[in-house]
Amino acid sequence: MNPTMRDVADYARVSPMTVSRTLRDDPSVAPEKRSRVLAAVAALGYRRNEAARTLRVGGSTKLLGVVITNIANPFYAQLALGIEDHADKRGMRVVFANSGENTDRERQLVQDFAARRLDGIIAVPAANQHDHLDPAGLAAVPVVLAASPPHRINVDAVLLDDFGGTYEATSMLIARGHRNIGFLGLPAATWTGSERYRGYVAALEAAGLAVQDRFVRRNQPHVAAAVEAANAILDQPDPPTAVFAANNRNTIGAYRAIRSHGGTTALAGFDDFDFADLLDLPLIVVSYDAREIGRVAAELVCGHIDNPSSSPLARRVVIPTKVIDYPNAAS
Amino acid sequence: MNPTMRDVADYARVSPMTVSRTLRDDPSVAPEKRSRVLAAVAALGYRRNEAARTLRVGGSTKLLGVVITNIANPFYAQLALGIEDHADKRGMRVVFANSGENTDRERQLVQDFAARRLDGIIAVPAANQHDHLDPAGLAAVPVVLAASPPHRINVDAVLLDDFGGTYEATSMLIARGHRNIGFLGLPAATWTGSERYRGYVAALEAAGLAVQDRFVRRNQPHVAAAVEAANAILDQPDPPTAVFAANNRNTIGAYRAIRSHGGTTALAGFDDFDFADLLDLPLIVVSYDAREIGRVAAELVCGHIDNPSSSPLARRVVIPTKVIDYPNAAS
DNA sequence: CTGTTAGCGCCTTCAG
DNA sequence: CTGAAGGCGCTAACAG
Repeated sequence: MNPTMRDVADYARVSPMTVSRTLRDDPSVAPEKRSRVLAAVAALGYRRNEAARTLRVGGSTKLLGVVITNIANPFYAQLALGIEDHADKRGMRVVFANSGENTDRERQLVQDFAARRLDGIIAVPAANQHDHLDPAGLAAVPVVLAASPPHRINVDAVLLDDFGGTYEATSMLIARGHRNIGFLGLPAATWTGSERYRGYVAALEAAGLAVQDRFVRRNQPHVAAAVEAANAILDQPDPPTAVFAANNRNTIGAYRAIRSHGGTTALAGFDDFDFADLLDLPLIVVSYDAREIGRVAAELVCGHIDNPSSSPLARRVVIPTKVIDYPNAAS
Repeated sequence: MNPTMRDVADYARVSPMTVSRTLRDDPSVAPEKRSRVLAAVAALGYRRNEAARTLRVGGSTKLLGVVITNIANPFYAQLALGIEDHADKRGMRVVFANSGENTDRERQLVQDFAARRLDGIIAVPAANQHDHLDPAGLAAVPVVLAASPPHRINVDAVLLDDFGGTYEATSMLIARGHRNIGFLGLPAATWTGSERYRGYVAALEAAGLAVQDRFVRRNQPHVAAAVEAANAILDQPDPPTAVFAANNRNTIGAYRAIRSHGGTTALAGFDDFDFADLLDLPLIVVSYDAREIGRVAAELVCGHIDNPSSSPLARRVVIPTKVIDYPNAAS
C-alpha cells in the first residue's frame, strides 16, 4: 500500500502530528523538523489521503456531480465546460455521468453521488419525473436542475427561453410569407418538448394560422428518425413551405430531407451549430449560451453548499435565446 | 449532519454491527431485526458513507480520472463516452477535467486525482513533457495516455494512426493530380503534430514531390488563426491547388478560406464531423472511432487496477483510421 | 513548539 | 445470530 503519515513520521523521527502540521503549513513547526518531514515525504513519495482527511475534518469532498443525457451532444459539452469553469474557481472537481435519457439510470446515478457525499448535483432530467432528485432523499445533497423546471420537488433550476426562442423563429418564418409550417418536435412529456411546441403553436395563432396536425411529428430520438419524419411531412400533397425543428438532431434530419426534396423548403431550428453558416441551404437557428447555463447552475448549487439553510427558495434563472439568420446562398 | 450508522442502530435498538451487516445483505441477520433496521434506514433517510467505508475496507474509490484538453471538442466528447462505457460496466464513475492545453494545469489535476486516490487516470497530454504523469510520482495510481505515446515514462498508451491517416489522405490528393498541396498543422512539439506532418511529407516524397515551406503553417490554436493561415497560403502567387488540414479546427478554417477564394481548392483534413456531407464543397476526411480509443484506454487502466503488478509493460494499442470522400456537389 | 489522546463513520475480528 | 473492541488515515483538543 501507499505510505501513511505514520511512515513519514517514523522516517523523519517525529510524531504524526508534526507531519500533519507541516503538510498544513502550520507556522508552529520548527524549521529543522519541518525540513526533515519534507525530506521524508519526498523520499517516500508520500501523498496525504484526502478521503481520510475529509472524514476527520468533516469537510466536503469538493466534488460536483453532473448527470446529463449525453456528453456527445455539443449542448451538454458546453454545459459541462460552464460547470467546470465555476467549479475550478472553487477548487472543485466534476464527476460526469450520462443517463442516456433513462430515468432509472438517472436515479441510480444521483443515489450513487449522494452515497459518495458529493457536495452538490446538477442534473438535466431525462423526463418529467423528478422524485428521485429531491435532496430530501439524497442525504441532503443540494440539487440544481438545468434545462427543465422541477416537478413536485423544491429545487433551483436554470432554464432556457424555449418558448420565446421558438416563438420568435417561427414568427420569422411567418413574416417571410410562410403559411404552412411543419414541426419536428420532442416528446410532449418533456418540458423542453412541450415548451417548444407551445412556442410554435403560439406563433401560428398570433398570426391567425391554424395548427395542422399533419405537419407535426413529435418524437424523433435520432437523426435517422428525424429524416424519416421530415420526409413524411414533405411527401404529403400540399406540403409545408417551411419547417421548424425543435433541436439539433431534428434540424439535421430536416436538412437532409429538405435537400433530397430539392432544397426549396425553408428551415428553422433550435440549437446553433458550428457549420450552420457553411451549409448549402439557408437556415434560421435559435441560439443561446449553453456554457452560461452551466456556469449559473454551478453558482446556484455552490450557493447552497455555502449556505445549507438557504434551500427552500426554488429559484429560477432563465437564459435568453437569440435568433440567427444564416442566408447561406442556396446552390 | 447526516445520520450515521449509530443513529440507525439506536433507532432500531440494535448494535451498529447489525446495521452494517444488514446493509451488506449478510444473511446472518435475523429477519426481524433486519426489517427493523430497514425501517430505521427509511425513517432517517440514512445512506451509508462510502468514503468512510472505503477507508476501513481499504477498498478503491471506484473513480476514474480523465484529463483532456477540451471537452467541447467533439473528439474528446466521444473519447469521454467510450471511457464511461467501460467504467460503467465496472460500477465506476468518471471525473473529468479540462487542462486547456496547459501542462502546469495538467500536473495540478493529476496530482489532485492522486491525492483523492482515484483508481486510475487517463490523460491526453497537452504537450510532450510527461514527467508529472509517471505513476511513481502519483501515489502509484495507474496512468494510461490517449492520443500520444509516453515520453520518458513507462505507461500504456492508446494511439491513433496519425501518420497512416495523413499519408493516405494526402496520397489521395496527389492521385487526383494535385502537385502543390498546402498543410495546416499542429505544433511540432506535440506527437500528433509531428506524426501528421510526417505523414504529409512522406506522401509527397513517395510521389517524388518536394515539400515547399511556403505552403506549410503549423500553429493555429483556433479557427480564426486557421482561416488566417489558410488565407496566407492561398494568397501567394502560384498557390496550392489542394490543402491538407491536420485537425477539425484547421479544416474548418481552411474551408472558410477556400470558400472565400472561390471554392476551387481541394480540401482534405484529419477528423470527421457531423456535417461533412452537407457542406457545399467537396471534402476528404480522415475518420476514426474516437469512442473506441476511450474504451480501450479504460480497459487498459482497469487492467492495471485489477492487477497492480502488471505495470511495467508499456503497451501500445493503435486505433486505425479510414479515409472518407465526401463529393459534396460544389455550388 | 511538540506529542498524546480520542474519534470522524465504518468494518474486521473475535468472543459470546 | 449478535455485540464489543479496535483500527483504517488523519486531525481537533488538549496537555506539556
